[in-house]
Amino acid sequence: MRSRTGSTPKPVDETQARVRRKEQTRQNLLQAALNLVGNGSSFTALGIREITREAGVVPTAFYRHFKTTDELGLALVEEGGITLRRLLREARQASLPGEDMIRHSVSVFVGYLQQHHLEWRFVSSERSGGSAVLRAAIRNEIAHFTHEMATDLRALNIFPKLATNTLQLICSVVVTLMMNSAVDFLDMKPGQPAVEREMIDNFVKQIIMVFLGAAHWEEEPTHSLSDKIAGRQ
Amino acid sequence: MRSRTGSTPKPVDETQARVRRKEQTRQNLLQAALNLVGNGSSFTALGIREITREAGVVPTAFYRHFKTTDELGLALVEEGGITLRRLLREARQASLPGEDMIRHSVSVFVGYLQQHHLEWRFVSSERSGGSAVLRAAIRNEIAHFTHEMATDLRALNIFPKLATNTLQLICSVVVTLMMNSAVDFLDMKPGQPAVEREMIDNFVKQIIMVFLGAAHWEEEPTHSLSDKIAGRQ
DNA sequence: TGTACATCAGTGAACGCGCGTTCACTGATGTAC
DNA sequence: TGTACATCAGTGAACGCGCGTTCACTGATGTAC
Repeated sequence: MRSRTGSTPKPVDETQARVRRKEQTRQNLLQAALNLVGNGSSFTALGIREITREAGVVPTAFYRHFKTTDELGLALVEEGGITLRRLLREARQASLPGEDMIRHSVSVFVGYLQQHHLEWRFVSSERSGGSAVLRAAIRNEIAHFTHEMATDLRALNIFPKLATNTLQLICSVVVTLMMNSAVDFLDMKPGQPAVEREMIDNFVKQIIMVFLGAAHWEEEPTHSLSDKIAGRQ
Repeated sequence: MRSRTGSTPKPVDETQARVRRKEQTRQNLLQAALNLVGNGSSFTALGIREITREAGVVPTAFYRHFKTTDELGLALVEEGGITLRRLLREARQASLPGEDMIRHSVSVFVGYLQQHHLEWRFVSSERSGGSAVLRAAIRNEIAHFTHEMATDLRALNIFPKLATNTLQLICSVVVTLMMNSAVDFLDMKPGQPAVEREMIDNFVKQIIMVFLGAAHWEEEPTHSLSDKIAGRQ
């Protein structure tokens, strides 16, 4: 198809050799930064010379792609966020409501973590440790993510009685737990299936408890929940 | 009293001028690091010269107190953890169970945050961003803290039906939410009481929902909670 | 198709600078008698 | 109380090193005719 129209004069060709090679170098730089973070360095402490050395280019080549290391970090945040969101959206939509959906989503998440552990090591540490601009970008991704989850929960109609605001708070709790567990999963030594299973079980149990609380939440309640909690047990 | 026994021969006197002055310099170094972190630097990226400059001593004086910046970081973690644990233990014991206790604990916590915002900025960012040894120390403090909270909840007998393991998981959720909110509170611009009140309200609401889930949790349940959540609404 | 010129990703030398660490020192404080 | 010596927290000069950034360059790729 494409070869038939190959003779058409194209003002801009995305697959030009030069463009492709530049993109390749850019990817090498991003990957180099991730590798260094994976080796135990803190991204904040990475230098231009360190990154270009790992990527196999001369230090000054860095400036053809990014002005600062922060700019490189932003690119990493963006790429990571897009992939994860797509993945987890699919996970939620492919399952039934209730515990099964939770278990399935968690297992998809853990699988993703293991596959993309370098990206997540980066996001986890820069979420609160990086520069202000990087922190803001990551927080923004997390907010997007929380919002998407609330929309999905609304669409699935699991909690028809809850106000949107309440639903958002619940999703925020779950996402916070997720980010926190991610760090634990990443620091887990591999090849210990028993430990991994226990961590997943605990994580799922926590989420279920949050959803259980959500299911029993009543909007505009007696304004003091002490009775509610105390009265039940 | 003390002046009466002043002539007693003491082999080691903790209040010797030299000891006191050394301790003072040590505190200056710790405070200098916190100040720099408060000014937007990442602790991981701080250098010995930077810290000593801020503390008003010559670079080499650093080695009289710490071997590396990591060692200084560990001292900061220890001091911060001790203070917070003492404070929140008092907060929990001084209140009645239920929502009032939660509200009171949260307000104590937020007050503490505002007073010690530099320490917390440090702990929040190094929790996942710092060196491995620092991350481990902070995680250890958090675990201590979670355990203490579980013990208190057990003693207060709010959830008599719950297994210890379950209680731990609940406290872990609450502490995770707390650490997460801390970052939000710290990044909040001061002098906006309406925003602050809303953040506290949301935070309290999240904790109440978790406790509500805990109150309805049944150990060894039907092993599938989908019905439970779905059946309620 | 062939030629002459333009573009621009990556190179390599050079710079000034602040870093961590070493070392011998100083002088106030502490100790023994 | 007074004197002679020991301790040691903090000093200041010096070192070699890797950093970020500048600049003029090279040579493969792209474009116009």
